[in-house]
Amino acid sequence: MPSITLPDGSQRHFDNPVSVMDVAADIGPGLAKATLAGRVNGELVDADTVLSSDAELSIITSRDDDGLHLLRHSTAHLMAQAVKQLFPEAQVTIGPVIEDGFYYDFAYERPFTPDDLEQIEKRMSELVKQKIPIQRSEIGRDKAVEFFDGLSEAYKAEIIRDIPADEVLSLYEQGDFTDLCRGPHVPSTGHLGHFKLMKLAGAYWRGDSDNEMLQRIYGTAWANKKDLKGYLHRLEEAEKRDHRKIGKQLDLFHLQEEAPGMVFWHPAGWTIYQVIEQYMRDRQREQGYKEIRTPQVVDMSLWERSGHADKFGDDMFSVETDDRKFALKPMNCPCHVQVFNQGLRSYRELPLRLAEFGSCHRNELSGALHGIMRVRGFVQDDGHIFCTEEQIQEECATFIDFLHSVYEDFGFTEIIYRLSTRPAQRVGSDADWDRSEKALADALDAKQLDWKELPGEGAFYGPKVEFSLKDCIGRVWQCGTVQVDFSMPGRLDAEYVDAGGERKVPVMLHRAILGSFERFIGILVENHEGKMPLWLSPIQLKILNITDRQREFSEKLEKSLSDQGFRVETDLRNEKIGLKIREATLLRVPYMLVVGDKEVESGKIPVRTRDAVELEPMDLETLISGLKLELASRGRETLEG
RNA sequence: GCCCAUGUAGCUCAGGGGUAGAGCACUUCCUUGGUAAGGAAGAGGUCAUCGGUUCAAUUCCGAUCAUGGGCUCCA
Repeated sequence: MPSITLPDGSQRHFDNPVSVMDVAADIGPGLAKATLAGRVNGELVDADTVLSSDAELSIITSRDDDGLHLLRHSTAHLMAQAVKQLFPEAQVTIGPVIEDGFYYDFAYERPFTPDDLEQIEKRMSELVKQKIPIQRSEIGRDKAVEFFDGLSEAYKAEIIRDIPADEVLSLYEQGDFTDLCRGPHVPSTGHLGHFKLMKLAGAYWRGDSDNEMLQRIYGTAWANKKDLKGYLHRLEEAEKRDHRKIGKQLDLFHLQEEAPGMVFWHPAGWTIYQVIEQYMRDRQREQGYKEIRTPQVVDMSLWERSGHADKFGDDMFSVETDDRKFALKPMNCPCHVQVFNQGLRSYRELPLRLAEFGSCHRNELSGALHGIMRVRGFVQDDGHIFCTEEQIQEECATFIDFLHSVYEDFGFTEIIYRLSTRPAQRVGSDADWDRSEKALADALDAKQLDWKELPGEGAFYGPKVEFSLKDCIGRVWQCGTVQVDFSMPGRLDAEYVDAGGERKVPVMLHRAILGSFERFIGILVENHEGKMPLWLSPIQLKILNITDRQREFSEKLEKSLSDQGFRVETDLRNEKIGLKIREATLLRVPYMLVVGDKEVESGKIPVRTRDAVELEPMDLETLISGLKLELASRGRETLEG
């Protein structure tokens, strides 16, 4: 008879087989009430699962991550049940758990409306009140197909048909609704309730744009009311950091209808851009890169040879003259190969690192555009390293270190690493792909980075490592990349002479750290909530006088600071100091220097930060040296100390 | 490109078949005030664009463009 071991090591003995729920009840009625499922010998099971032999058991409640996952999954089923009751003609498809919630895709004759959403949510709450038991049953594959065909659930039946015939499937039944599901689920709908339906969207069946579009409903679900409220509040706060909102507030840039997906940079935004560009230029020089500049408009034949016209022709902006067809360059690599190809290269020149702040244009699908994160005209901090096969590993390793030190200077610590491997449509031999994929994987492993593979997501000419950052609401954006390319140099006739006097084709590494200035600045703004570190702030200091009597002193102070290279402005308007401080604070100016009669007399300057911290008045030399330290350390040391 | 939503003053938004309204910003005047909004007056809009319905459209309908949320795509 079963002897159950709990996570704390204690054991309970039973004379007869017991369910997870029985054990929970044996421990205490409170726990039984909270029980959602169990983990038996490491495997997650329903609460009514019966244990007939000795086992290790942990009771799963909504406090566990597993419990929360279950809750979300069951809420997705609850939503499906509500949808089926309200719209019997709707067909169910899939409904997985995602970060913070779930979604479910339905096929229906018309799109759901926001009103429908409200109805569905209401019905869900009613079903929760009814505390409908959720029960598992098992069924053979063919029987399952028959069952769902019988319900006219064509999508479910299609999914099941793809499952091997000898597999036993599980069904979960809650009242009038039954769904195919691996489970486990919570014992009854009564355990659910802290959810909210978030948004409606279209989504292709099986993620394929050739298929019909389904109606997707996104929802969020939490263990209790407080967590749900907390989540909604966090979302609201995060939206305040949206780069489009801050871009407007701080007058950084704008976009307009006449140039969709192209950025108009304003003085403040362009200041940030230029500081970053100069920083990257300096860092790249240190790293042995040579900066170049290549044309914007290049004959289509080059893109045909490189393979881009074939794969991306539709997305290129073309320019036709009387008898020639050109394209706005969508990327820089083929142009960099042209630079490499001038003159006969020696192996002694390798690795040759060429860099360009390369302006590119791509006619992205209209629906893909997003603020300044995904645009049609952008500038890459592009670089190509021409090297021998033996040099790949070290170049990749050096590059990864370089990237890390740059990201650190900008204040990014959370980086997502992914390795994208060979896609179906590609150029180059499998042997080349084997070698280049391994080279990248080895480089990541050598740095002991936690990376994930994205099978089939590589570029058509080679595999790539992607370095991604998150925006304010957690969306992941690729910024940096390093890619190994055995194909393009050969296609574009790049050659060098090796030590033995023989002509060889070099390997090409494509790499970027920021990715594009546009996207990187967007992410940067969101991550800092617009409070850019001193070295990146468009206006670093603002001098605010109290009355006209300090006009001359203020102007002198401005000149002293500006002579030292600081970006400083003076607000001499006939306005009250409270207003001047308010406006400078809203512009996220790091330091405000308030000048009144007292300061003119003492020569000591009080500094107020954008976070309303007031520093001890200091003399000009102290201020300047403190600011310089903050700049040089890129904010690791601050004037505040 | 596909699905849904949105488009009204520089910005944030309200309104609604009879040619428009608030707050902030802007301009002028008063105020020289010590740490997040001093006061008053004024100016400002082909209600995204193009068509349709109507005696009448900014409002209803359709198309287009753009933006937002997803999907797909992302060299």
